Amino acid sequence: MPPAYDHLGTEGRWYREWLERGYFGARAGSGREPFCIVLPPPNVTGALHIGHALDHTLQDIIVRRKRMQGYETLWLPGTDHAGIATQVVVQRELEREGIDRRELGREAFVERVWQWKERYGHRIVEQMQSLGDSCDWDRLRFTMDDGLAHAVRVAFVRMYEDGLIYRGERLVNWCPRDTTALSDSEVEHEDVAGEMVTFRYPLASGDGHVDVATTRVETMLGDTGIAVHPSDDRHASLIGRAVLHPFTGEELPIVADEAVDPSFGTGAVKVTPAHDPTDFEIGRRHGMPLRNILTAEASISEEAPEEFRGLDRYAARARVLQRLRDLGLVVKEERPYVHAVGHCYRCHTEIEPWLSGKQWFVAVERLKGPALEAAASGRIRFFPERWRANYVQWLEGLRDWNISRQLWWGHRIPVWYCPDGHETAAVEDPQECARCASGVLEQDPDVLDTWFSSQLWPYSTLGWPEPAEDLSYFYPTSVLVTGYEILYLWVARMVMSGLYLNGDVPFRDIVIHGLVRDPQGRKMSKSLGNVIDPLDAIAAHGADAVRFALTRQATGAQEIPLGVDSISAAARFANKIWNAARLVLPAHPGGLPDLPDRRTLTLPERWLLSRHQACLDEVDDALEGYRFAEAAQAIHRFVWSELCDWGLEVEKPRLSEGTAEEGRAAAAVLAWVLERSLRLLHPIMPFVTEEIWQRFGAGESIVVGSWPEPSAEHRDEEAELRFEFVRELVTALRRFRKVHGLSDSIPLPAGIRARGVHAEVVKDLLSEIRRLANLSTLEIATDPGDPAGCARLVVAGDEVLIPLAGVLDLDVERGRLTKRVVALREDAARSAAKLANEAFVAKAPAPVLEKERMRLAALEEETAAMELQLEQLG
RNA sequence: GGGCGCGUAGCUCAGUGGGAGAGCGCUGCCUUCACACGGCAGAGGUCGCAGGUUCAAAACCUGCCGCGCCCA
Repeated sequence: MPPAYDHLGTEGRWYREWLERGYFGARAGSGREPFCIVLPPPNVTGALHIGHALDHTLQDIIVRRKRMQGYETLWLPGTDHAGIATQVVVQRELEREGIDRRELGREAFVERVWQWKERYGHRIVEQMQSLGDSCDWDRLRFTMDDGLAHAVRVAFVRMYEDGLIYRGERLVNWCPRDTTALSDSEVEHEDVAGEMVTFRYPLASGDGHVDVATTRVETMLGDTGIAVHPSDDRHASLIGRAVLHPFTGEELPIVADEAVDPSFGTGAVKVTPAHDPTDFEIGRRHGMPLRNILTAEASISEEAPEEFRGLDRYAARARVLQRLRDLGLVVKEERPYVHAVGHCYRCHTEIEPWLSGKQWFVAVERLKGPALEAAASGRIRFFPERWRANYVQWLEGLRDWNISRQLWWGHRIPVWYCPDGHETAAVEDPQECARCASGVLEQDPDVLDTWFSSQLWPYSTLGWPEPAEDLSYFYPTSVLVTGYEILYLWVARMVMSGLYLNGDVPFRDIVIHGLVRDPQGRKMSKSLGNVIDPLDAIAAHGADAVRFALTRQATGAQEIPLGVDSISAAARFANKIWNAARLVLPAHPGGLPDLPDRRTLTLPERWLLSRHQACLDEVDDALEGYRFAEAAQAIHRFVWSELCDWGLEVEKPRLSEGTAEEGRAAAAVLAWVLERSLRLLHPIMPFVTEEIWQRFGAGESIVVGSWPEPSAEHRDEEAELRFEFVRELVTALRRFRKVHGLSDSIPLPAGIRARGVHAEVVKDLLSEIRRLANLSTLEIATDPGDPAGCARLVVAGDEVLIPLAGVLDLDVERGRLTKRVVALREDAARSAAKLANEAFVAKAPAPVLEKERMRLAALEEETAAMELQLEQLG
C-alpha cells in the first residue's frame, strides 16, 4: 500500500464496479422489507452544486446503511423539467443566435428544448455519480417522461372533476421578465430601499383634499377610488364624497372599508384595484372599475393617459412623481424607505400584482385537512421536529394555488375549449366538446406549474396511476430528505396530493436540512467569490472528503458552514484510516477477522473493543435519528483519537516484537476493530472504505456487507476505567517532560506509588507505559521511601516520582508546583463550600454527594503532596 | 405584525440539571520503522444581559438586547 491514499485512482474505479455488479438495483417483491427514498429531482438544466452535494450525501448515507441492514433498498433518481428555468436557458441560447422564440413558434421551440435536454440532461447524472450516489439508475425518471406526463393529466382531470381545480380571474403574481404568473410560494419577499411619497387628491367639491401615501406612485394612474376606515373619525365627513384625479379629471369615490389600516399614513388610502390584492378586494366590494395600466412587460398600457404610455414602470414612477410635484400636490417624499417587495424566485425581477386573464387554480381547502392531520397524528414525522410547526402554520394560512404558467415548456393544461367556450378536461386528447360535441377544439395555451408535476413525484415515479408492483411495494416511501427552502413549495404539496390521489402519505419521515453557507455564514455566490464547486472539490480532495465535511457539519441548524479547510481536513481523515490499515493489514492473514477468545485479551484490547462498541452504538443511534453530524463526529473521534492514538500505539510492540502468538492476537483484534469501523464509516465515505475493505479479502464488497448492529457485548466498564488511568498517567508524564523542556527522545526514569487497582494496572502494562511515556525504568513502590531529590506528580491519587538527577531546572519545577497548588486550593475551596452547604448534603442524590466527597479528598491529598514537594525543594 | 430559530474558545458549531467540549486556526517541541495529509504538549471562554426556579443552571422559566430565516 502506498504511504498516501489516492482518491483519484480509487473513486471512479469503484463506482463503475458497483454499477456493473448491480448493487444499486432494487426489485419489488423480493420478500425483504422495502426501503425507499425518492431523490428530490434536480433541474435537468442544472449542474451539481454544493447544496445538491449535501442533500445527496445525506440520502446516500441513509440508503447505504439500510442496504447494509438487508432492506430491499430503492433510491429512485430523476430530474425535473423546471419550466421557467429551462425555458429561460433555451431562450437565451436562441437570443445569441438572433432568434426570438415567438418567431420560431411554439412547436419548434419545444423541440429545441427537448434537444437541449438530450444534449445536457445527462450531465448532472454523471455529476451525481462522481459524488457516489447509490441510486437505481435503471429507474431514472424525468418529469416530462410519457408515464409522468400521463400521471399529470390523470391527476389534473381527477381533481378537475372533483371540483378541486377551477378557472378564475383574479390578480396574480406576475413576473414581467418571464411574462408568466407565479404562485404565492414562488414569490420571494425582500427588503428594498425605495421611497414613500405622500401626495394629495383634491376634493371634487373644491373645498379641500385627501392625502394618500404610496411606495408605487405610478399606480395612481390606475386609481379608481379612495378608502378610509369606517370608524376613523378624522375622515368620517369624507365618506360618500369624491376626489378628482389630477391627470384625467375623473371623479374617484371615497368609500369606507374595514380593510384600511387607520394607522398607516394619513389613514386614507388610494385604491388601485387592478394592481394590489387588498385594493382588488376593496374595489370589488364597492364596485370600482379595474383599470389595468400595465402591459405584460410592465410598461404603461393604453389605459393610462397618453403622456405615460409606453414608459416602463420605473420611468413612469419618476415621471408621475415629477408631474405631481409640478402640480404642487406632493406633500412628502421619504427616501430611502425600506419595505418588502416581492421578487421572482427564478429571475429576481420585481413581481407585479397583475390581471392576466383567466387562470387555473387548485382549491386547497379540502386538501389541507388530511395533510394537517398527518402531521398531528405522527403519520409523517419531521426531523428536526420543529419544522412541523412551520409546516402546520403554512398549511393553515394557505390560499388557492395558481397553477397556470404562461410558458411553452411544461405540461400543457389538459383542457380544451370549443367556440362556445365550453371546457373539456381530458386525459387523452378529446375529439369533441364534452358539452356540445363541437369538433372544433382548442387546447388551453398555458402549461402547469412545475410543482404541480413534482408534487406527484413519490408515486408517479413508481408507476402511478397504473396499479404497479413498485407502487404497492415501495409506497409510501420511507424518508424524504430535502432543504427547508422547498418545504412549502414541494414537501407540503406532495403530502396533500399523495393523501388525496393515492390514499396515503408519500413518505413517513421528512428530514429537513439547512443550506450550505461559507465559513462566515454567508450565502455562497459568484459575486462574493466564496462558491465551492463540489466537482472541483471532488477532483481536488475526493468525494469522500466532500461527503465527510458536509456530514460533519450537518447538524439540525438552518445553516451549514463549509470551507475548503474542512474538506481538506476530511481528506486527511481518509488518509489517516488508510495509514491505520497500512499498519494493521500486513499483520492480518486475510479474510473476515475473528476475535480471539475473550479470556486471552489484554487490558488495552478490552478497552479498545469497549470504546469501539460505544462508538458503534452512538453512530447507529445518531443515524437512526438522522443526526448526521453526530454520527460523523463519533466515528472520527473513535478512529483518530482512540484507535490510532492509543489502540495502535499500545499494540505496536505486540504486533512486531512480541511472540508469534501475541502478534496474531493483536493483529486479530486490530483488524476486527478496523474492519468494523470501515463498515460503520462506509455510508459516509464509501470509496476509501471499499478500497481498504477489499484488502481484507473478506468478501465481495463492503457495499453489500452487513451493518454492525449495536449490542452490549463488548462494553467493559472496568477495562475503560483501568485504561483511562494509563492514559492519564502517560499524558501526565509527557506533560511533565514538556514543561521542563525535556526531549521526547531521552528516556526518563520514574517510580510510582500505585495503590489498589492502579498497582495491578501498572504491573500489567509496565512495558506499554514505559514505551508510551518513554521511560527508562518504572519502579512500583509500595512504601513511601525517600522522595527527596525527586519531582513529584499526582495522577488519579497516585504519586509519580521522577529523579531530578540534576537535569531539571529547580525554578521551573517550583513554578510548576506553585501553579498547581494554587489551582488545587481554589478547586478544593469550592468543593469544601459545597459540602459545607447543609441543603446540598440533605438534598443532593447520594451518588452526587459521594462523588463530591471523593473529589475533595483527592484534591486535599494532592495539595498536601505538592506542598510537601515544594518544601523539600526549598 | 405573526411564526421558527440563534447568541458557548479567534472562526464554525456540539453540549439541555451535577467538575466548560469538538473541528479548524494559533503557540512550542519532534522528521522514532502506519501516517509531516503526521506525533506530542500547550494557550485561549464572566456559556448575550438581568431577574427567577433549584441544594445545584450554559442548560428550565420570565423579561430585555442583538442577529437570522419564513410568513403577512
